Amino acid sequence: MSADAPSLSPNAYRDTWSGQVLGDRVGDRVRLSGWVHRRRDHGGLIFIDLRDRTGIVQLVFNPDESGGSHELGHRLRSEYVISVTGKVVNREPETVNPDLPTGEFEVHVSEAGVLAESDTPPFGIEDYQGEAGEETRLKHRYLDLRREPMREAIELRHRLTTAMRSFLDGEGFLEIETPILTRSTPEGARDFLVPSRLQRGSFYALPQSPQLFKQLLMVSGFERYFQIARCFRDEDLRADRQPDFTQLDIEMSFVDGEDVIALNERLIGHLLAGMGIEIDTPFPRMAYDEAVGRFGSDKPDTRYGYEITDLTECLRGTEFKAFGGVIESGGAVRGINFGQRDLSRAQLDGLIDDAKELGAKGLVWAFREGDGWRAPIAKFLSADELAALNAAMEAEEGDLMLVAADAPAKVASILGGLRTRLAERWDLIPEGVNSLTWIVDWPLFEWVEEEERWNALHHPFTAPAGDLDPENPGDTRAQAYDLVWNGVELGGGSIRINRPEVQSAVFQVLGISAEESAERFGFLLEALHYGAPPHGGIAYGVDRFAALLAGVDSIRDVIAFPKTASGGDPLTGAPAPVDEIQLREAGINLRKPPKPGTS
RNA sequence: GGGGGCGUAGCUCAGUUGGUUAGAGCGCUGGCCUGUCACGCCAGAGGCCGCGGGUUCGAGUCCCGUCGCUCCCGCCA
Repeated sequence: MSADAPSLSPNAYRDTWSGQVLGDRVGDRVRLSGWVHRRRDHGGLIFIDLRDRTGIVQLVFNPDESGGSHELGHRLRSEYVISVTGKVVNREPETVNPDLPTGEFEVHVSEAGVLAESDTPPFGIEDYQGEAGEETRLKHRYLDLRREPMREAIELRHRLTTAMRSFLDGEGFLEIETPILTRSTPEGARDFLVPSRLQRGSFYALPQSPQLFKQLLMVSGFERYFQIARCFRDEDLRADRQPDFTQLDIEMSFVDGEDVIALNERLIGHLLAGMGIEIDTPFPRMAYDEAVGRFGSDKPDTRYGYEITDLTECLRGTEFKAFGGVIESGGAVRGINFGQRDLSRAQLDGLIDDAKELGAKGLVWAFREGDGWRAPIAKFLSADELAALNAAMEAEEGDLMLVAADAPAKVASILGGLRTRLAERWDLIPEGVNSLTWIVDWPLFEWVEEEERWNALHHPFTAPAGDLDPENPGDTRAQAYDLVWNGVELGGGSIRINRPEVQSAVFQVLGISAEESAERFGFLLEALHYGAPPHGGIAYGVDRFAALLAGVDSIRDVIAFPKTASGGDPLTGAPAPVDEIQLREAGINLRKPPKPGTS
């Protein structure tokens, strides 16, 4: 059942919520309005389950006492909108429905009217019928949202954002809106573009985040800002990614990273407490390098073990070329001991396919057998090597080990991906455990091999920790922190650069020329020349947060009107072609005509 | 852009090695029913087997293409 019923001012439609037809109302004459959830028509007696936002109550149409209303009861169908007046009575003990909060009571109807009829819905609103296909649900989302699990998810999301607002308000943060129509600034993702009619040939971009605006607000002296902000990124979708999504965006002035982390631990503690989850503070912290090394991920799921072991030194100089060659060229060999696993040969070979999907060239599986291995490649390794491997991975008799070799970063991501995949498949994740971890000590830059240039790992406005060494950008750490909850990146932030000369130095490393940076975000650089306070903040993925709390796999289940994997909305038909007139006004010629007949 | 899964009645699904008239449950429509609550009983309607092409005497089933949904990789600072 949902949260407490909202307050109610009696009016012509209702003086009582369906879910509030309880003991204290017995004997009262009540007015109720809502939807026909279900009808049980006995010819004489007719039972109607009346549903509104607060719950369900049973209405009784009795020919002996309902008079003319009884005939109307016959005509009612699922999802008709009705308004009734009747008397609240206790049910006979043998007719109580223990599954319903209002199950000890019912309303004997004296007057009833249909406010709106309904076509037969394409799928059942009742839970027992199971879920319709997602496309059907989205096409009739307004009906899907009537279903209790959806209503609860949306209500949960509301409670979450309300708690965010009240906490931050209590901490002196101001909620400030920033533009949706803004300027394309090169952040990570592809921009959504909006043509300007008044300035033909120019485009707005939808914000990928309010990053630059919140920094400007710090320069403006607001000191503490937040926004539950819609963000837009034109990239492919996933279960946890929508092209428009919501961030809780926070920024504060005259703070260092510890201040931001402390505030956010209180925020998260407050939010989770409101959801009935107690969590210890401070949250543990893990360095980026450690996370990648032990878990193969910058968002490690620390609820379970099966950590990665580096085996490179065990195998240095090995005769086995698949490993030896990789090591000689600077690569790494690493493995995970998955313990006792009873798998068929086909299942073991299937693991190789998993690894290949994750980008591996191959995968070695092996079971410890005596001092050696039972494995297809066992014969290529010496007894000493096998013993060293068993020791390194602390393998016991019969343990399954999975080993991969590649460039260090690659092998980390392969094994990290395998670890999370298999944890789910083999049910290795403990129930009811919540693990919140700060990932800290991030590199400021990463080297992009294909493009032979440095890239900002977070974003180019992240402050370096200490001095920036332009000769060795890879050694510079960032004042950045990500919050990871059960292997999901819940949020991330940093202390920002507040001095223009530092910002220029970062741009230089990134290969952004003075002209280019002036052209693209000169407005920020200029603002930094007018006394920007030290500042930093964080942004959380509100959709992911709500999905985790609701216990659903897809953020679509906590978004009222989400989009499908191809970015469409089956309800509205968006995106859709537009009139030639609209295109002309926007000053746009399509390079190719739209595909005919889709939509 | 690439890989996997799915597409049959309004909904959820079954459909054998290619073989008569494509099934079930729920829902829907009509009838009966005064204590049901996933009401019950009786009767009935409802199908472009996603779409297009091919193979075949014959295709829901096999092949090719295509569209849609979904999961993943790439992408997402």
